[in-house]
Amino acid sequence: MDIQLKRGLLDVCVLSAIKNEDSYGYKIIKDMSPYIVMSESTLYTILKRLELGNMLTVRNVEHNGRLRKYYHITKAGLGRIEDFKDEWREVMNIYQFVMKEDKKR
Amino acid sequence: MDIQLKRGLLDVCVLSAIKNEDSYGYKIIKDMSPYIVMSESTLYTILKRLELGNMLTVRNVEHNGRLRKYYHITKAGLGRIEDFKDEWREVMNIYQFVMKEDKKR
DNA sequence: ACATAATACATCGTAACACGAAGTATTCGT
DNA sequence: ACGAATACTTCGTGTTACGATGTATTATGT
Repeated sequence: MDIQLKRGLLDVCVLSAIKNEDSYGYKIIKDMSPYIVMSESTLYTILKRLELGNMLTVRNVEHNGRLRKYYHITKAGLGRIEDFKDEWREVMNIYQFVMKEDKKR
Repeated sequence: MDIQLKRGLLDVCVLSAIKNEDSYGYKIIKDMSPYIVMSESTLYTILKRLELGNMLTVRNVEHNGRLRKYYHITKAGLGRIEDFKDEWREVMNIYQFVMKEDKKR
């Protein structure tokens, strides 16, 4: 799938993936994989970006002697998802334009 | 509107704008403006990219002593729009994931 | 027993890309 | 006469997704 088309969906996807329960990198990738494929380097970049934007908080947990970073969504993160829904209407508007021009002939 | 969300739509929008009849930069921006706002620098960058990708051809026309570049869509350009429709299904799939996680509680 | 896959996170460099800013030049409205 | 509208161009910049590569442990298969 075209990279450009994914952009803008990625951040919100990750936030949605941790919305209902805290999760960690590896699991997030697995959970999203049926819907959207994301490389590890991409995910961790996104998680760092979201953390810097205060969209989520991080908590280190030791699991089988191995490190696990659990991500928890913040209020701002939830707000971001809500904003996305509004923006989606604009996206559909643009999509309508493409389809409208397509039907014209 | 978030820039990232627009990406991936832009190229196809421009192709759609010239699909039914040849058009030129300034007109394309006006035609699209109710649906998607695009700065001139963005449009001309896109037009150049699409030309390089053989998605359209360019023709210079003198109009009132002023230069006008008319853009004409190619077969490859039409194919690009068709491909977009397939990719859109994947986009909607991703959107479903976001909404699904949202409904869960 | 040994190899390979799976789990789990991190970093670096790169190329694509949208946009603001600034510029050039003509014509139209008032 | 002067500003807005028409029309295209170029430059620099910041954001970003990803491949490549690395580290380290545990589980699985043969």
